[in-house]
Amino acid sequence: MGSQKVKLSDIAQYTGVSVSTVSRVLNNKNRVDPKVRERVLDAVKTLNYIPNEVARSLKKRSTEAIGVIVNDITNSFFSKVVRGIEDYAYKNGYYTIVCNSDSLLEREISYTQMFLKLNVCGLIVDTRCKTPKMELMYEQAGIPIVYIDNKPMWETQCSTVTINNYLCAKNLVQTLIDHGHKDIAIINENESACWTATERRRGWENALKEAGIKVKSNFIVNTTYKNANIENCLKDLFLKKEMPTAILATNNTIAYSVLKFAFNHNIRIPEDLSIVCFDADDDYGIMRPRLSGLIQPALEMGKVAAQILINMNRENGVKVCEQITLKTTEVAGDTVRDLWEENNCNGKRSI
Amino acid sequence: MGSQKVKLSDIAQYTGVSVSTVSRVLNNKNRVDPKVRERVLDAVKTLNYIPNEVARSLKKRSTEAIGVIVNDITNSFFSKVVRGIEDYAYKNGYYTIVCNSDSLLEREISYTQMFLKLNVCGLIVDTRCKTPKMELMYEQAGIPIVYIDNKPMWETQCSTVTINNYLCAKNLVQTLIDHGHKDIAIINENESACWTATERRRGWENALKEAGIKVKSNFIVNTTYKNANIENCLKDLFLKKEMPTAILATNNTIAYSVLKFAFNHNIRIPEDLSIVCFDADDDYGIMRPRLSGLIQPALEMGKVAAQILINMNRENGVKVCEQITLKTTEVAGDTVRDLWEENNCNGKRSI
DNA sequence: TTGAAAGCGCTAACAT
DNA sequence: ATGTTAGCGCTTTCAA
Repeated sequence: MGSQKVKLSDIAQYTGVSVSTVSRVLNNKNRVDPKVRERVLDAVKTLNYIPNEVARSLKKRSTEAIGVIVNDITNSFFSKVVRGIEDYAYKNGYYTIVCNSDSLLEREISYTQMFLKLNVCGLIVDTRCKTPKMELMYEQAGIPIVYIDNKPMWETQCSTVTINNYLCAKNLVQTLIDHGHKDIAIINENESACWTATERRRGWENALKEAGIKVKSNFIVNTTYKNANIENCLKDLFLKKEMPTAILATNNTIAYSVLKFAFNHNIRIPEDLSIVCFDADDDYGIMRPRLSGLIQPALEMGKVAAQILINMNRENGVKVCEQITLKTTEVAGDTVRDLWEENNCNGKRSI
Repeated sequence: MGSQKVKLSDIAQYTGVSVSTVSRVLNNKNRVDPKVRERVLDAVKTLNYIPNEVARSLKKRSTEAIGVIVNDITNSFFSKVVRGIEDYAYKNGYYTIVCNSDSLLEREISYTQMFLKLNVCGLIVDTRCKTPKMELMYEQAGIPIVYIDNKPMWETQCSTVTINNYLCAKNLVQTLIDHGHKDIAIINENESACWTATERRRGWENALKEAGIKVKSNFIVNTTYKNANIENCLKDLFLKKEMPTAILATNNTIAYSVLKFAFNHNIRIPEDLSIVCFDADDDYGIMRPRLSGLIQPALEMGKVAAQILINMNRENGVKVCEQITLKTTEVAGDTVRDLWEENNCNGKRSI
């Protein structure tokens, strides 16, 4: 620790050349006499020179840092997204600064400001921004932005990587309808909070409408921050005499909460209650019952977002506005009861 | 985007003072005329000045970046560790750069070099370094290092935040012994890979020895990178005529793999096979069966590590060598069969 | 209390 | 092919 950090000028002096020559060797720019080159490289090794990226970034007026804002990295969906980003980024010479917004707008803003100070080369954000005015923060940032998972609810100039939340929700509900369900509740992230919540609600609603099923507002349950109130919501839902036979859970944590509630209250799944959900991942094949629903390509979502960002960066920040919609995977699972089958057995319905 | 980024000199010019005065205002150093101060602050707002941390870091020769290397953020244990770090770091003005080593030494080295270039203020690492020579990389880095989860197998000058892996493993095995098990296998991360694996193996071994149970080498199963070979290992283990009645799974992914194997091969848990494991977390209360074992305080591990690091940093890098051992939590779960009870029922054992 | 000026470590014109 | 030099945007002596 007594030894100061060695810098370009040190190895220049050691080698007997100028700093710019050393720089050229290190950056493989211009021609450099092979012999000089070798001597420099030797010096770099013997002196154990480590380039200072901070200085370099200052000079180049940009960094290779990607700022990432997700809800909560502790959620398996987001940890995969981040992993997807990090892998692709690192392979391409970029690195990843991660933040957790907990779905709180103020934290998103606060982190964005930090990232701007840090001169990150771009941002990948699961945004909760609600007004075009707020999006200005991103548009004026002067760096590429890629929205993942969520996006603003209006026409945006930024790139987005999402799934088709509307259609996915609709299809999930359709599955329930196909199995004879009519009383289908949706348990959703606070709807005013974000685009995905709105879209998923729309999908649920339209599936019902198209099937000629009445949309009951008491079958819409909105959870708050970190599902804090979900236990009570579920109690409300299941204490009413009009109980749903099936539930659309719009993310993994909600699905888990419903499962837990069911376990604790002796509600049998799927006999008493069917569940379909988003993020029905079960990487280790150990869920019992296995959740029925769909899986978002989280790793890929991260990868694609990083790809778009880095490409923009390489094109010197030329703004592209790609709107990527990723495909999801359906999983059958065990949590949907077929009411027809049962009715059939009861002689209430003929084939 | 047409507008260049505004810098200190811009607001100096705008306000009619010198850059150094502006800097002083922004850093709350020295006395500044309150009126000047206010004018500067106004200018900062109207011009929307964003400090450039890169320039600042270059000048100060240090950053507020914490480099974090974990195995795989996709694993719930590590995602919690990272979350613990990030939360504490951000609250204290630091930010977190995350990497996934996949438990590969070469990636650890590669990431460390990147971090050194980035001038991070410290490193939090789940290390796989195997030789004192390799640890030199960290010791010569000239920045605080905190090892989490794992640590080098020799006396180290760096701080560590771990659990008592030896004792934890021993206690888990003791639980099995207390329930009448004798044929207890250990399924472990590749033992030569890291300290935790060695310690956990030792704990398993000594629990058996102290109970007068013969230690059978065929009951030691080592998995490789990402449990790639675990399916075959388990087949080997269970095809032998000498089958274990119980298993110590030394981490969550291993426990899951065992569960999955059991599901797929109609091995009943715990009737046919008991399991105890590390990282038996079940945050949502939805595991069936619920794993028996212990829980590491992952969030706290991250927090404490960040705390130590940041403290060192604030003391101007004065090296402290704290060796923190965190407490774990036991969870009963459903995956341990009591052989006494059964034997008792069969009349083979009296109370 | 304020300003001028040096310099953090590097890159890239420009000059040779 | 190589060296000289001027910054990148900021902090911080030193002087006034």
